[in-house]
Amino acid sequence: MVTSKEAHMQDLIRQAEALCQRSGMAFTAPRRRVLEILAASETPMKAYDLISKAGEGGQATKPPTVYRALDFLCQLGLVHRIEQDATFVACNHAGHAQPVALFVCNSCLKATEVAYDEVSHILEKAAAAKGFNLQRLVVEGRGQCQECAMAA
Amino acid sequence: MVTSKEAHMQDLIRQAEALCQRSGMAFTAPRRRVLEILAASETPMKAYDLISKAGEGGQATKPPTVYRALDFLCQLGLVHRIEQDATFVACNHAGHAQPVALFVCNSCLKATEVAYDEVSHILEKAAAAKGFNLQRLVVEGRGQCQECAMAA
DNA sequence: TCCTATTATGTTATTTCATAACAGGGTAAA
DNA sequence: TTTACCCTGTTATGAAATAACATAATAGGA
Repeated sequence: MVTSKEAHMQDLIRQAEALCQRSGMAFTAPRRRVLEILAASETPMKAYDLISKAGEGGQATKPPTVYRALDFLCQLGLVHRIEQDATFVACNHAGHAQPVALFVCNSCLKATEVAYDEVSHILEKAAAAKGFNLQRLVVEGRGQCQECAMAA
Repeated sequence: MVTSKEAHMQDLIRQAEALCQRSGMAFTAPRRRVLEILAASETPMKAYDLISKAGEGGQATKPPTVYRALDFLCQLGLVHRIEQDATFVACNHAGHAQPVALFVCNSCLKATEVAYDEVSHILEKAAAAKGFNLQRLVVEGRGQCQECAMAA
């Protein structure tokens, strides 16, 4: 459970540092910047919004820089890419290695992250029944979140 | 089960005609063309490959035409969009209304279509546990298909 | 029959998303 | 200090998708 936006961000940053340390990789300025921006955002962000935002500090930030940071963070599992609409969101299970489903609200656009387990087993079996060896899984949804349901 | 490529295509076309009839929509030339090309393809196709292919008959075919046809066919459930890599594939369950998972082979790029049921219920419940009302679900995978596993 | 609404296509231009290719900087081990 | 590696900066371009507006075809009602 996340106590606050700031705490969440601190968590993610610490996580990132730890992961990098362990794997001999650098948690560099652009990577940190991108992660901070995503962690501070209420909703998933498009790459080019990130690029603009990252450039606000005066420092020109160009697409490859941000895309590279995003690739890196996604590999570490600190950021998720939502395939449906090509957006990116900071992970809020901070460092799960398990599969995660992302449900995006059609009204407020916030993403709800749900860890599953059972589902991946079932799908692996369903795939295996057709001789398919499943290596990566994408589970995403659209609908209405709790807050928006209340408001309506 | 599909007996042959051609039979599958015939099926899809007839399906499309029937669906259009019922809903008062037209199964027009560009829609037919796009469906035929997709049905004839071994693997999912990118939109711009479809655009080129559709234009081979001399008739210039531009992006909006094809994208509109794709939207239409996707709504009818005769074509699926694979979000992971923005490709399109003809449905081979010809006219299921149920949710379908698409597993793409990393080697041959063919898509294996798997109908699930159980999974959507589980995910609906998992979403509901967080107060999220799930309306649309995307389930996709990557891995290795049977043929490629044999070949290796 | 003519009008009108609806559905769908044609066309131009543009926007949005993503990466190729190459130069250069920093750092750590040999 | 040279080499190898990882990472960033920059330019340019490629690839995916849609906005906006014009035109055509067709069906249903007056």
